[in-house]
This record gives sequence, C-alpha cells and structure tokens, in this order.
Amino acid sequence: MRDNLVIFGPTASGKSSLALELAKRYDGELINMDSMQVYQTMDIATAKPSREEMAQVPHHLFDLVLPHEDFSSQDYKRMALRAISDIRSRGKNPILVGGTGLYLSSLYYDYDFRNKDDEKRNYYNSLLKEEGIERLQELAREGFPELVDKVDINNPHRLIRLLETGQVLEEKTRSSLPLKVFYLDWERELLNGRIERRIGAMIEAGLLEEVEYIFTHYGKMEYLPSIRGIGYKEYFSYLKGTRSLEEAKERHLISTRQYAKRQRTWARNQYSDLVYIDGRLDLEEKIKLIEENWR
RNA sequence: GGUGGCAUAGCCAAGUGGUAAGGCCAAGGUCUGCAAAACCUUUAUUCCCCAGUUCAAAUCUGGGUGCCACCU
Repeated sequence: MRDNLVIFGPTASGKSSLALELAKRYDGELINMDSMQVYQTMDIATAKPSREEMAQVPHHLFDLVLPHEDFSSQDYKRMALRAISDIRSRGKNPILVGGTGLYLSSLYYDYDFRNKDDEKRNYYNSLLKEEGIERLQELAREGFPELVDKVDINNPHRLIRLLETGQVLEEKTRSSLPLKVFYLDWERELLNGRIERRIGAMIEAGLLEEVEYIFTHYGKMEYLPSIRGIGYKEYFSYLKGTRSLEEAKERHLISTRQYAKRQRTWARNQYSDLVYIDGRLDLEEKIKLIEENWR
C-alpha cells in the first residue's frame, strides 16, 4: 500500500475539493487536519465541508468537540494515528487534509508531547497575568540557567512550557509514519483574490448568523482557541457596535491573508520533501501530478 | 473673494532649532500539549515645493501649491 496522502496548503487554496476528488478515485477516506474544523457549530467561517460533501466519502475528525471544550495537538495526534490505522485496516487509503502546520508536524516528526503539568501551567499562566512576563523570565533564568538562552524569552507560551516541563527540545526527527505531503500552492495575488471571494461567499452563506450564535454562547470566553478563530473575532466588535461591518470584513480579510502567509512560511521551512502543486493547474493535472509522486 | 487651520512612509500619527517616536499594513522568519495561537526581524539618507535666517531647520521667516473649516 502506498504512503498516507497529505493535502496541505494555505487557506482558500482548494484543498478540500481536491482531497474529496482523490478520495473518490482512490478508495480513500478523509481525515481532517484543520484545528478549527474540529469544532461543532463552527461551519461557515471554518470553511468546513458541507453535509453533502461529507456524505460522499467518509470524513473523520470533523466536529469532534463543542467550541468551549478542550482540544489540542496531542489529542489530534492520538486520534489521527488511530484513524489512519483504522482506515488502513479496512484496506482504504487515508487522506489527511487541512492547513494546520502543527498538526501535520505532530505526525510528520516524532513529537512526543510529554511532561504535561496542568497545575504548573495554570499557576504560571496566572502569574503571567498578574505580574507580567518579566516575572516568568526571572523564574526561568533562576530555575534553568543553561536552557533559558535556547527559548524565545519574549514568547509567553514558550516560557511557560520551559517552566512547566523543565526542558527545551532541540532536534526533531522524522517519525516512522509514512506520509507523502503535497502543498497546494498559489501565487500570492491569486490566493488573495480567492480569499476575498471566499469571504464574500461566506457572508452570503450566513456567516453573520453563525458569528452571532458563537458570540452569544461563547463570546465571554475570550481565552478559548475556538473564539479566536478567523472569521469570528473580527466581527465581535461589529456586533458590539464599535466597528462597522465594512471594517469587520476588512479585518477578516487581513487576518486571513496573514494566516495564509504563515502557512506558507511553515510549509517552506518545515518539510524537506514537500511536493508543490501549482494551484492554477486544472483538477486532472493536479491529480496526475499527485499520482506521479505518490509512492 | 476673505479669514483661520493643516500638509511627516501605503495608512494613522508623535515630534516647535541639535540630526525623524509609535501603531497599522507589508515583507522575511521562529515553532514539540491553546497553533486560525504566541513571538522575532526588516521597512522615511528625510518631513508638499522654492528661497531665506542659523554652526545647525520637519521645526523659525517669506513666497508658492494642495486640502479642510468658517465667513461673504
């Protein structure tokens, strides 16, 4: 059997429809690799596949939790590995599709995600809130003088991670999971045009109603990852009346462009054996290219 | 037509005589338990134009141009 197929790429690049077509042709089943499409009730802004699309081939790891429930990369890694072996055991081809780089890396590299300590993490988080990052930097310098130079001292997440686990991971090695990663690439201007059109389509599909639902149910819980998803937070100030709809749309557009840029940076620099697929190719040409490179 | 105000990077903007803050945008990058997160780097040889004063002007003076407000 061939490697597990991964369709990666920036937002609005057309990953989902390409993956769906591949699944149909190659007896495949799709596995979500997007950190926001795991949330139930968040459908439009996350560009989740429609009910009709999901009915065409099996879709895994979508709609796993409610927006206020915890879900993180280690949960993803565990569930994705299980889904892959489940699909393969039935003789089907798993196809991972999504744009969350960390989720891909958790499978591509030997991420172990060890030494979690919720108690410490909560403590340091409250310390950060009350006394600022300087206090955490102080503690890190005192507690781990040899390691502190290896972390990004200005980044609260990294700093807390060091304090929590007492270690800094250096070398990352390729995992034993066979993955063939394709990156659906678009020239920046073209992708920006696609993003703009997609946001227009989202609004027509009822984005504002969805945002309002999320806002009324979870709007107070600003710390939730789901609430910070693109296409929600940008409209909250509109709903509160402090920003016009036009401004909210503009912010939505900018956030999405910036996200696409980060995805591109991630892809360029994290995976050495990536195969780029030019987004301008038509569907048959894309599939042909994948076929040729898929061992 | 008169009077007043304002002209600083793609946008917003600080700076009133000593050698161009900051924010946004943009570009490049980092990444092992929130990742659609968080963080880092870069970005005005020059302040609307011309002339003058001064050792020194974005800052002062005169003229011009443009925009805004009020008056007629």
